[in-house]
Amino acid sequence: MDVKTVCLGMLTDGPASGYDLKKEFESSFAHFFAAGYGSIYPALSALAEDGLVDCELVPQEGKPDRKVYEITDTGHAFLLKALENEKPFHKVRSEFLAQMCFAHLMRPEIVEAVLDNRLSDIADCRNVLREIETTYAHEWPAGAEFVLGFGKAIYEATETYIKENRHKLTAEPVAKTATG
Amino acid sequence: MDVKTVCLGMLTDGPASGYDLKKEFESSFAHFFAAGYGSIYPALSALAEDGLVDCELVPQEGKPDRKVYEITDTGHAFLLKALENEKPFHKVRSEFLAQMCFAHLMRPEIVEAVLDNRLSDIADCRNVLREIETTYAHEWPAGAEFVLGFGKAIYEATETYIKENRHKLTAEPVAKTATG
DNA sequence: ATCCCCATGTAATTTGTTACATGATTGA
DNA sequence: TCAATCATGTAACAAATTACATGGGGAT
Repeated sequence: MDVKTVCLGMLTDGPASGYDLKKEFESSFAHFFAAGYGSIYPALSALAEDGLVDCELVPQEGKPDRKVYEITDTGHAFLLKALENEKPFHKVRSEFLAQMCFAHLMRPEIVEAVLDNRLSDIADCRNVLREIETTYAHEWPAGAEFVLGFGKAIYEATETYIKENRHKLTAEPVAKTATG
Repeated sequence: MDVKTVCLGMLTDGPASGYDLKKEFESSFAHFFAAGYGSIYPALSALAEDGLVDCELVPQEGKPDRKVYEITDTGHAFLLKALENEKPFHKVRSEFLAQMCFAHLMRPEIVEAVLDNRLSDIADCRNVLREIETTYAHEWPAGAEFVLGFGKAIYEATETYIKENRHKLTAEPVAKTATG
């Protein structure tokens, strides 16, 4: 499921512009699927070319024109087919964990800084989720709620793990004088 | 921190071939940094060209020659500099979660299948981590242990979350006939 | 004045994945 | 006999990120 398919899925909720979709990528999808304008706009163009969405140009006063996209029947059928994949992936790519593997080569204050930055990132992400929760909350399909809860659970587990285990990374590797 | 830098870091543990490194990517790094031969071999070639590693050709009987790479002083210095980055990223890209957002458009049996597959994937990953733990365990630097524990914690939290919340995704949205 | 929001898009670059290509040894 | 392990690599392809390019309106 690439950006194109996710955009198509988002459009099942109603017509929207690329700009609108970007905001969704930044809020409810932020914790598991990043996409910038550089991916979204070409994706929508491609969907329109394939007849999976219709595009309506909406002029606005004092603002740039909007291109509002709406999913077509063909698009809907295409989406349902894509959703039949029983083995969707879930990938993590973490420079953070890679770097922590080599913590013993780093100055302790840098290790601390990295951990602090990670925790503050997580705090930010949790705030985003909380905001979403209070704003939209109950008008959502079950899936959206499941995914939001997933994010919350993982962020919390991550935060807890880092706080409880960070001391292991900065404790002196081996004491020079036997203390134990 | 790209594949090149991770390879360089792995080589601080001692000389190794691309084939050796691949095994490390498949075991201890599997849960947060994927890399195939198509990334590893070119990465090692590039590192050698930049003088960050030395390469020694080791002929073997009955087996293909090995190219054993060893980190140089320049490489070590380069690595230390790379490790000074205080904001390493941690990205998740999940087709799984994206798909679950649209669970209400899917047939319930497909949703179940997707969830079962995810759980079985997680079980596999946890087994990999357990195996690593029993094999290498205590000869590791603190960072490796931290990262292993991180993986265990997240997998467990994920498994728990899915098991406790999957029912929300398959409960009939609205019952046609009340069946109790 | 200055910055952020609205709103769209392209082009270059970077990165990684997949498939292809080869080939001997060992264990089931 | 068949599959797996050992061992290396390239080429084509797919995909996303980044930087560039434009421009008015509203708030501080």
